[in-house]
Amino acid sequence: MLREALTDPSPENLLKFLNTHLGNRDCLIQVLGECEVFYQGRAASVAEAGDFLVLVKCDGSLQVHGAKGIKPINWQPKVDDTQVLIENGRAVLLSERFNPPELVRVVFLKPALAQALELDEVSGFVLFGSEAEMQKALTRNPEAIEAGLTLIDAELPTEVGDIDLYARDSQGRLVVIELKRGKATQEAVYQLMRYVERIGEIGGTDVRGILAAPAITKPALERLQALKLEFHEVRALPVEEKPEAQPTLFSS
Amino acid sequence: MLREALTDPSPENLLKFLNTHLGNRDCLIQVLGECEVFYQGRAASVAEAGDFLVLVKCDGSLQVHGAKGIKPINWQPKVDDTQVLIENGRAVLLSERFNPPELVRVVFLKPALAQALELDEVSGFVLFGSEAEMQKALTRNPEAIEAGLTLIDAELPTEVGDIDLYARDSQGRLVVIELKRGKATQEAVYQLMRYVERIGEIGGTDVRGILAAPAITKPALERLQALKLEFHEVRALPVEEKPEAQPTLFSS
DNA sequence: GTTTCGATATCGGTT
DNA sequence: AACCGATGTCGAAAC
Repeated sequence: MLREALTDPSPENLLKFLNTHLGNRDCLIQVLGECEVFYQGRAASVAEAGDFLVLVKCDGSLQVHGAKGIKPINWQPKVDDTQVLIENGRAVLLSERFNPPELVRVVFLKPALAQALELDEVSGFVLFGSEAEMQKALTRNPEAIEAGLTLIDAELPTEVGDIDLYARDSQGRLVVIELKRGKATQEAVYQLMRYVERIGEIGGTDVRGILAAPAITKPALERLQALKLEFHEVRALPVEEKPEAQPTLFSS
Repeated sequence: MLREALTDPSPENLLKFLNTHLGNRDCLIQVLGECEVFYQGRAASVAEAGDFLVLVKCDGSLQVHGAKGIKPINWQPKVDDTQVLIENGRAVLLSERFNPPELVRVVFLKPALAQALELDEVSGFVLFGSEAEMQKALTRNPEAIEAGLTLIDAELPTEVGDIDLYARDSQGRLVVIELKRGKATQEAVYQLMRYVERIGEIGGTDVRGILAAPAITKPALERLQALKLEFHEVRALPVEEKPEAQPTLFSS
């Protein structure tokens, strides 16, 4: 798993190391040590000399991590060109993207550790509880939103955006449904409002709007009600079971 | 910088290693090797056995990286409790957050390398070109949006959200300005529309709305114009100089 | 603690 | 390539 490691490499050795493994494109490269980091692109930033962990993955993506926080202080998700050179006796990493033009420049002042790590690509990853999954489940079973609902369409395109679910209720009224996997906000209410208005314009009379989500913020609920729209609770995931609270043969 | 490293640690040694450095809270901890990762919280996920790089920073934040991509496959940004234990002869890392309840569980199947890295906290980081910076610059110099503009307020709260900039034009009309640091989308147009409608309701007549951004998407511009709103170009950063295109004393 | 909004958001899908 | 919407978004500020 550890292909190669250098401690306290000279700029020349670090250059050679980085060029070798960047060229192979089969290792995760990391350099730990004191660096300066510069970024210019959609925004711009400067990080004064400090300790950072620099990661370059097989796909060329770059992230520069500080001591804290989940997010890197600088990064480059899609890289068109990576170069290493020596400037003023220091190894410098340039990570560039062409469109939009973005450049991250890492100057290695005191590299302490450089490693090339083998990481086979991962295949089996599954996520549950996404909005897409909710939509599929509710398409199969619209009754989970309201009894008597008949689905007409999903992802219905309109002038003002795509309607998540489009249905008719038990009384034959058109129903526009906006889905959220998390707590619904005012933004979702306005989204729903636009769809309901649009459906009203192009044909429907007495169009209902339902915001379907596991929860809703207080201000969003107030606005929703003021607009004569509705909230229905639906869950992205089955409610978590709490084994310690379950009655058993022995406790009952 | 490299405080401690173990290669191919036994479950017991890995447990001891993790407990020691998690307790000290002064190192970035890395474990490289074959793992399974489970997550349950707002959503849920399963990653089958595969090669991962697990990072735990001093603040307890956890990220599990695969071979590709800027984003970890699983993560925990705010951690309330981290535990290590041995289950079925394997070291297991539990990273838990209480509110909302979220749990990441990493099972180390074949840990190849465990390292504790010293990273002093970084201080000097500056970002340029944020929307906040744009807003400050335009507050000092509203003429950059339009000649004769007089600022009334910034971040003005309304029923439908906060207005970035609120002004009066040379003819005394009220102007609502929505600021975007990047290309403006339809969403920004609707935001602006809501603000203009709201200001119209509570007092103004003939209220103007300006979307100020470095660029706007084509559909957003069409919708904006249909709504009788305006687009004005403003930049988050000074236009990049291209030295090779600059006329010089010699080329001219 | 809740809500809102910006972000170098990133990412994936669709046109 | 441009555009749009979801994200376990994260993160900070305002309330």
